[in-house]
Amino acid sequence: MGSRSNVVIDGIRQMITSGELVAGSRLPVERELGARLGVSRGPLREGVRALVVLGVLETRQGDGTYVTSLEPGQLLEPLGMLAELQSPENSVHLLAVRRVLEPEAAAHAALRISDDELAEARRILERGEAILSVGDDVDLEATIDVDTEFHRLIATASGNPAFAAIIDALVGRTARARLWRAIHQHGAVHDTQREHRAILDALEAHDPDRARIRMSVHVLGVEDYTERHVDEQPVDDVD
Amino acid sequence: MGSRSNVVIDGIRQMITSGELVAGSRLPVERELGARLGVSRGPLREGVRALVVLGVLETRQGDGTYVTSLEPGQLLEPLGMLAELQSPENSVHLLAVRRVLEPEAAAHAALRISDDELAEARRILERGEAILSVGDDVDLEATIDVDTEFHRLIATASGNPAFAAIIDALVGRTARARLWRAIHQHGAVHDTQREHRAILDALEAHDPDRARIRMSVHVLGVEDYTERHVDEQPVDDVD
DNA sequence: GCGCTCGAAGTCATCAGACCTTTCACCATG
DNA sequence: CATGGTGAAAGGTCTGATGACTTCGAGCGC
Repeated sequence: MGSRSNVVIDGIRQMITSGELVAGSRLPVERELGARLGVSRGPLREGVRALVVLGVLETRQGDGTYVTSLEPGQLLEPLGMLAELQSPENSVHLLAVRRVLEPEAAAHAALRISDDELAEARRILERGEAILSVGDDVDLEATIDVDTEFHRLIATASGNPAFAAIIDALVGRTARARLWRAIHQHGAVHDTQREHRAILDALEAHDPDRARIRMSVHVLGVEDYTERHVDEQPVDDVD
Repeated sequence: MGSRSNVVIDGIRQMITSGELVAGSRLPVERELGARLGVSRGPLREGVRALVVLGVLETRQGDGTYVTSLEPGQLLEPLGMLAELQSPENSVHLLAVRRVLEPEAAAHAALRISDDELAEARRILERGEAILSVGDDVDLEATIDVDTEFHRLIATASGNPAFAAIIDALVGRTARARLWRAIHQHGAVHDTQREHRAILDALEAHDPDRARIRMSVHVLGVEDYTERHVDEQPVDDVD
């Protein structure tokens, strides 16, 4: 048992679930909170830091410690780092989740996407076409950005923050970079762009069935690429 | 920003992604690791503790600190606590995710569930029937356990650990208790049991389509209950 | 009166040192 | 060969002091 600092985590968690602390609340000072939970500042800070990483708390030096909004997007953020740590074999499992979630998100998005969001989606795809039009020397980083933003926009437009957060986190940068390199090597970047365009058409028509099906096909293709090229590339850390 | 302890987290994360540390590796001792990352023991322990909570590291007093298996089930575990902190309004969003994932998991499970797992599923549902047969005074806690175990078994049998972990975590105990109270108040416990039985039949027949459809109906019903009774019950903390 | 500057108090962040608890391996003993 | 003890090593905890940052208000100049 990592006893003392777990006491801190459980204690703060219960203070939240009991309603003593709500979103935006300020926590007692370190000394006081430590005394109340029966731990010294060391373990107390460990527990608080863990909750900060989980997106539950937020510390501001010189000011105090506060409870975050506790919204799904906030709390699911650390998922991103975890996806990053997955070995390539497990990427297949994560992609399977994406394959299920994204078509549903697209269908929802088709029903409720706003004109502003549609315009934004069009802008993103136009950037993608501009990148591809330069010829064979495609800017891979920029292509990945386009892909990421397009999928993120749809996930957000679904209106379900949990969808958005999970989808956003599920495929980390490393896996995504590896994937796109494979796609590029096989000259499939134009296929991807065309699939994106087809999805956008369905969104513009507010047609959930077409949006769902086209997103399914799209992600399925991504999944195939991953399965086939899972062991091709070494990992190169970016950040 | 969150300077020193974030340095620790990023540092360890990069040691893992770079391959210097792999699953099961032992980390350098605290003093040495701290010296290497340029931090003292305090912040170092904060960062390590955060990664322990995220399921990335594991500390054993008197022995050392080790990298965990890094499997999806391990890393997605903290999701459970986060679901617990969600306000009832957001439970709807989490259930929407469940509604998409669980039918797919059931379909996969139908194709690959083992005889042992089928036997286990039967035992679980028999327990559920035993609970219901006693009359009107139903043991709500035991019913919740049966429901949890049944869904968890199917998620595991899907063969995708990411499915299992997300489904398992998505509806926390508090939300689940609230939900079941509503179901019970409306005398719908028998309906639930019958739906479970129908799903099991599909699994025994290894029929993915029927499994998917029946799980869809089942979770959809759960979702309806949640939407209708989201604001009925106060939160009562259990643990 | 108004605005600006500066300082004091409060708070989190970090460092340093000491001591406790647990684990494991080695070794002596039977 | 088995067994138990002993000690080194590692993480866990506590304490005190110092630094960094934010906030707020008093004082000052205009």
